[in-house]
Amino acid sequence: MLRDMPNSPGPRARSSAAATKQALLDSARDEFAEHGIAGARVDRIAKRAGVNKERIYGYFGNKEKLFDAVMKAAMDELVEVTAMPGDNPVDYVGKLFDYYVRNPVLLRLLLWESLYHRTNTLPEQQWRVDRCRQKVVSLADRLGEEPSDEIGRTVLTLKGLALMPMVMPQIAALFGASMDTPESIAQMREHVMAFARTAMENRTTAE
Amino acid sequence: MLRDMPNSPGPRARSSAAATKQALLDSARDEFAEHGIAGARVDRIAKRAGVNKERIYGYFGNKEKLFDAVMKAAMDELVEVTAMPGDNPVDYVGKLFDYYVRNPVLLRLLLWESLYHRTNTLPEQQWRVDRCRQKVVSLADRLGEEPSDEIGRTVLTLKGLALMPMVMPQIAALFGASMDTPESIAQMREHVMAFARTAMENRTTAE
DNA sequence: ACGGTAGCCAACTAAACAGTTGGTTGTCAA
DNA sequence: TTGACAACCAACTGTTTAGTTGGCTACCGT
Repeated sequence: MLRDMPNSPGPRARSSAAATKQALLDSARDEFAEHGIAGARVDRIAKRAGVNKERIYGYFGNKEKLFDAVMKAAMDELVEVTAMPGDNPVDYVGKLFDYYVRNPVLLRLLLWESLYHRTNTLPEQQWRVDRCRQKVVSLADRLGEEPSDEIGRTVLTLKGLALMPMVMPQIAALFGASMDTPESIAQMREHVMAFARTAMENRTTAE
Repeated sequence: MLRDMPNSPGPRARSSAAATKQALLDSARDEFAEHGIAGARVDRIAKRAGVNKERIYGYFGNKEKLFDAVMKAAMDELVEVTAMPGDNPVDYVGKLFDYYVRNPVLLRLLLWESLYHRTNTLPEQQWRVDRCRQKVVSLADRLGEEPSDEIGRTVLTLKGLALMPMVMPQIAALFGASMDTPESIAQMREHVMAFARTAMENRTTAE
């Protein structure tokens, strides 16, 4: 008794299901970014989405799985914007910086996630591993080296360079490096790119 | 009808009160570092301390105030082992790195705190401002420049360089930059120091 | 035109939670 | 010796929470 198409339309209205799901994802993204996993409230998410909270369980299973879905969606969105580090490592830093300035929500999600250490490493996260490896290969190509842990560390550091000013904005402010005006943001952007540039151009091909 | 000394001993045993308070602080520090403010459980804190949870309210008021007390204690304890960045910027990165490798708890507390934005601005943290300015002056001296926002950004970036691998360890792991063995930690340490070295040695004295 | 079912919801449940209460004990000042 | 009071605890309370249930509705294939 198999049904029609796999991506079958749905009952009430042809796109109602997908729209509801999306509304929940959007709402959950804000809620999780603001309060974290432990602090997020399922009722608030449902209410903000204008949907009954039972739908969360129907569509996503539970709060934690909803968070995973939010992360997946956010990362998919991010990958559309950013190039590979191998194209131009310095531009990569700049683009990442821009993205996180415009989209602080994603950074907060990443931080909450990294603080929330769950026991079992989730199995359905292979896409993440692949994506990181891709970046390592990309940068290795550019540098004319073989992919290695050292290249991996370099990609990580480039990423860190771009988002560090946003991780603890109040500490940045203490250093006169606040990012509250377009000018100060531009200066910070230039700074991290210059830092990346000098470091990359004079890179020793590691022991 | 005023009592004896301001820091009066207490009833049951002469130091029981202080000891209980300290046990709660220690227990709470671990709990908050692990789960954050929202995720921390008052019952767990009390149980770990081997004390009735009512004492938390008696001594600290509520969960949030307990967190503040934990932060205060942690910062007091941090007698600033780290040198000034001006002495040697690269060593500074190394020392900072070492400190946070050894004290991941403090880093986690700082991150939880920075994500948990409360309404009221933290009271009297002037020492923090002073200490940051001191670092900027220190590095400016070293570089033969006047203290400036650009120097401030550089100090911030150096700090970020040292911190980043610990901020998102699981992401680091995805890049083959995990820090689960003494060797991999040493490699990471060398990496960030090398990165800082090349960037600082080839530093352009900014526009 | 009608039965099956996806999508949805109001109302419910059991557990977990922060915070409280009332009372007991041991110490110390008088 | 005693009585006042700090320190402490077991047990309780009211609320909030993630997660569930049973049923209603509108669409869709037949």
